[in-house]
Amino acid sequence: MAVKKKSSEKLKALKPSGKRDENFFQLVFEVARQIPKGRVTSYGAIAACLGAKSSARMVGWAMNGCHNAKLNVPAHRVVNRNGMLTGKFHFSPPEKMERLLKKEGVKVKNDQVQDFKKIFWDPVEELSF
DNA sequence: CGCCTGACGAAAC
DNA sequence: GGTTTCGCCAGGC
Repeated sequence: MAVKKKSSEKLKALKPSGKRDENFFQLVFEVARQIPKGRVTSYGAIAACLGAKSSARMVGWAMNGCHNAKLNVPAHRVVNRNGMLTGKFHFSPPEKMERLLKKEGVKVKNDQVQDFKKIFWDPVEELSF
């Protein structure tokens, strides 16, 4: 913490607002909110969108604060590269995640998104970052 | 101040 | 092709 990371440069390039750190969480939430209904994306895709593709973990970490976010964050639309609902256990009721996905037209089988590649929503392309 | 953990990903075996 | 390990970066203790 004593020393700022180079990552700040990447984020700064994307969001020259002069802010970072906590803003990283905000960015993740922002992208997550833009996920169309009935579509899903991966942590890595969001990370790549933010310029931290190597740090897909950070995206998941940011989601850790999704409950802390004021606005509703459709974290249920975010799954891992495998299309598996890895974070379903982090929801209030774990079943709520796949339930929401099914409700939106996303087929979920055994904690795994069916036709994941088909309904995959890439923020990098859609948002053209 | 240092070590461990973590909702991932890609490479290695 | 499935399973296991390492790597990334940041936050919590």
